[in-house]
Amino acid sequence: MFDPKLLRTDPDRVRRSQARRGESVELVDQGIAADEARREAIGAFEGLRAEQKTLGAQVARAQGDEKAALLARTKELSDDVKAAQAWVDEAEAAFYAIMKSFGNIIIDSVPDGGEDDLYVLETLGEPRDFEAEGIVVKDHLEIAEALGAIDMVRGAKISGSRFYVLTGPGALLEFALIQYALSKALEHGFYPMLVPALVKPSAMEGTGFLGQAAQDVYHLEADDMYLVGTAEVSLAAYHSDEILDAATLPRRYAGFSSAFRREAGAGGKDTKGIFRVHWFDKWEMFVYCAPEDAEAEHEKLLGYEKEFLTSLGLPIQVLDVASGDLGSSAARKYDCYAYIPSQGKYRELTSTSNCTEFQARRLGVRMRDADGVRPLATLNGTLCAMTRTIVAILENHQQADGSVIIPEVLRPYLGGQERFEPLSAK
RNA sequence: GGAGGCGUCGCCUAGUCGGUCUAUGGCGCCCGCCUGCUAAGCGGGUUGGGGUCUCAAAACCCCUCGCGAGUUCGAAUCUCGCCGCCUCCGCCA
Repeated sequence: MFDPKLLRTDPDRVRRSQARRGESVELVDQGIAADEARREAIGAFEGLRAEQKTLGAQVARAQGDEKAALLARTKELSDDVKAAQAWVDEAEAAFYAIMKSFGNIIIDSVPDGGEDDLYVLETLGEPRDFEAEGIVVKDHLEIAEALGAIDMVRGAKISGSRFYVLTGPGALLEFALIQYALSKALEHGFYPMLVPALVKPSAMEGTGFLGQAAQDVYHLEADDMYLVGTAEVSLAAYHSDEILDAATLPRRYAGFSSAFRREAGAGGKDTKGIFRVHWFDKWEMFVYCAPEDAEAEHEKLLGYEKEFLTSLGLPIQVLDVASGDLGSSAARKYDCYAYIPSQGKYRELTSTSNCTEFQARRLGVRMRDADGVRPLATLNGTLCAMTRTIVAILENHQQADGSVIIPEVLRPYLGGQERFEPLSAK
């Protein structure tokens, strides 16, 4: 949710943002009307309530006939107050229902367009020339099966399609990534956190995942709880309803959790292997900072993502996500795509969003500084999503003999091992 | 899962058989006095949040005793539901 005052002070800005998202512009006028109705109701209520309080104090002191007379008046007033209260409740509910259906206000410099408009900011590293190396490119699953790293068949047996089991070298590779990512997070000043993957509706709602993304979220009916699709949810809800001292900002957290996604809209996309799955583990970066620092923090998060991926020897592209393809909570989003040789194209590995005050307002997270209390900004970014990173490593570092060279930075976490060898070679 | 207890202003705490509670006291914090410095002492101030108005300050209004609903003219106080915490039992990694 953006600042409700914006509807009064700068409705055109809201209209422009809605239009660029490809969402309803009429909603702005509905919001303005609902806001006026709400304020009128509050005014009426406050007047009556003040009168009731004054009378109440008189009743407390009065005696006999005087008291009886006052009681008669105050009784009447009581009904009016209740009616006004109901009016306020209704008007507020209507107003906030509209407010919640708005997406965040997009930052002006975000490029226009939709899902298919890719704005590549930069390309780092270069895909290997496999043909020149005399290698017939294999996809990650083929490579992994030869290594004994992934078992899709048994994953499906246990849990169904889009589930996997990481075995032997696959499991070791994930643990190496977990350790390496943690060391980078600490190096960049993040505070490590292990957060719940199962959360209350308020956490899901506050982070904006029950809007357009609701179909992708697992819900546990019996307990009315949700499985998170990212640790972002838990890290954002961590400080909900709190007022943070500005001196303690920015707060940079690195949260690790499993992530669960229904992938409801994904139809037959990426059905092979572990590129798109219902469950994976992830290190997520999360920042609470003053709104004026948000864009600078966003650049830092992007920088850490670039550094992490390139340090694994992955060729990447950095994208400035177009206005029409932003999630409802993001004011700007950068994605890092890594080259996937078997597909001959770059695919999303990490994503970082500047949510400005959107989530903070919904979750009641604020900051206190010399200017008083005000909402702060939240940002999130993938540090390492295990499965996709594994896909990219296996494919980009595959060798003609079926082995995979382990990126140097991961070797310390694999006992110094330099490559994964296919089972048949052992 | 069963039984019991508890949830008040940053922290501790008084109040809890309904009515100036516009919530007590202490700690902490802020201002002033005193003091060679420090410490101590003395006096005063201090719940928080939202809003109206204003250049600003001041002022004013509403909400706030875990959350919500109910009873009542009136709820920190009574009733119900929920949430959280603690203790004991059961179960369990």
